[in-house]
Amino acid sequence: MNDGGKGAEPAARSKRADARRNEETLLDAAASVFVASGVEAPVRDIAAKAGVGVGTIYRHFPTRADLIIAVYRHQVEACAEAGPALLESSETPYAALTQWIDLFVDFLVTKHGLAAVLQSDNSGFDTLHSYFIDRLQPVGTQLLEAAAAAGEIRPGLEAYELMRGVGNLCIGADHDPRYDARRLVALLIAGLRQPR
Amino acid sequence: MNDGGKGAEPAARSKRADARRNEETLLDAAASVFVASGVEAPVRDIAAKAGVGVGTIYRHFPTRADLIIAVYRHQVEACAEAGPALLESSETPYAALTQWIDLFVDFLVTKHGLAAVLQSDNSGFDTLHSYFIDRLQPVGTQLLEAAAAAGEIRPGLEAYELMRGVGNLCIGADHDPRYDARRLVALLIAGLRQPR
DNA sequence: AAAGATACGGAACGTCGTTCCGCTTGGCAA
DNA sequence: TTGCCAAGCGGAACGACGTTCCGTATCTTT
Repeated sequence: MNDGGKGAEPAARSKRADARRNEETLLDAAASVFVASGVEAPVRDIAAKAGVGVGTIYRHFPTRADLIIAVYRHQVEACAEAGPALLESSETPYAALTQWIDLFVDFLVTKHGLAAVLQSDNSGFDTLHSYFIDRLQPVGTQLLEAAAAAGEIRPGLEAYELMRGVGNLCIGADHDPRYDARRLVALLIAGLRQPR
Repeated sequence: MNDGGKGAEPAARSKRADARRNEETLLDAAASVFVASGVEAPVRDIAAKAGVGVGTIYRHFPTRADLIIAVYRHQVEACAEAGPALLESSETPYAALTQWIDLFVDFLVTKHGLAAVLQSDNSGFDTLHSYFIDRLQPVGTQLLEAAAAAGEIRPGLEAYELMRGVGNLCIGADHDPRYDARRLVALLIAGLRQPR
């Protein structure tokens, strides 16, 4: 119950100094490549940008998905923590829910291809999917239940389903000006309202 | 303005008999492999199932996407034609719209991975995307405009956006019992209703 | 300074979609 | 019927991908 360190935090103590440095470099390089070419950018591109060999990437991140998780961990964390905060600061649970979803959508839409890879059934990316679900679903459940308890939305929708739906709607939202994920997500949430 | 034949219909006249036979075999094999392993099944699997070499596939279908189009062309056609029919047979345009969307969703959800590949930004699949849009968007527009004219839905949503949204919601709807695309699509359409 | 552990680079592997090319075969003219 | 040749075929080969492997280089400890 001490360090844990089951994954992608920058660096647990007791690694070689150069290794720690490389991990940092790698995260920066990955982040910048993701911005430039999307999350689906080839591993070799990231290695090149960081000036290391591909083997080095895999030493630090067992799979591409783990690298992606590591890059976005802080933002996912922030999104998760924003949930309860919104619930306190908002007029009604429904307002908190919509704002939280907006946050989530903003996050997804600004990361090229992240939403797509999130739902990809390609083996390997299920750990990415799981990470997002594990971290965000409880928050979604809390908001949904609060809004349902307040009678603002029709009950019976699982947070899992909502989050996947929202995630799906964000796919391809970049590189297509004719498609505005935000508008559709807004419709979806509007459909949740209690017809009262 | 005579035959046209720009593509994937079973066989234009004046091809060798064995070629025509192979094309048929290929379509059957592809259809059955798609059912068994999804649309993303490797080309080699389809070739094997059909008992031909991969070269033969590419002689008949310039790209994987064209093969997929050819396999599903009839069903897409049927869906497109169902639009105006529903508009006539239904009580209201909104009812026609929801039923048509149901048809579309049923189609997508029962074809493993088709929805995913439809939105994939992998090069080559844009022709698949285009085909669906070209064929179905006008129908969607007609239904949307009818419903809007009847004052049943809030106006201002483009058919393109709706269809992409619905398509996106169908991604991964198979192989995940916790995710029911139909429910979410229903919410989306419910959100379209005029708040009146 | 030497040894051992740790990390590195990048060649190599298996899979994918797609292309290429030497061989086979169906259809036609003689 | 025979022979010719365009049309068609099979599958090796290519380039890109994610991932693995291992000989070498570097850090750290004594």
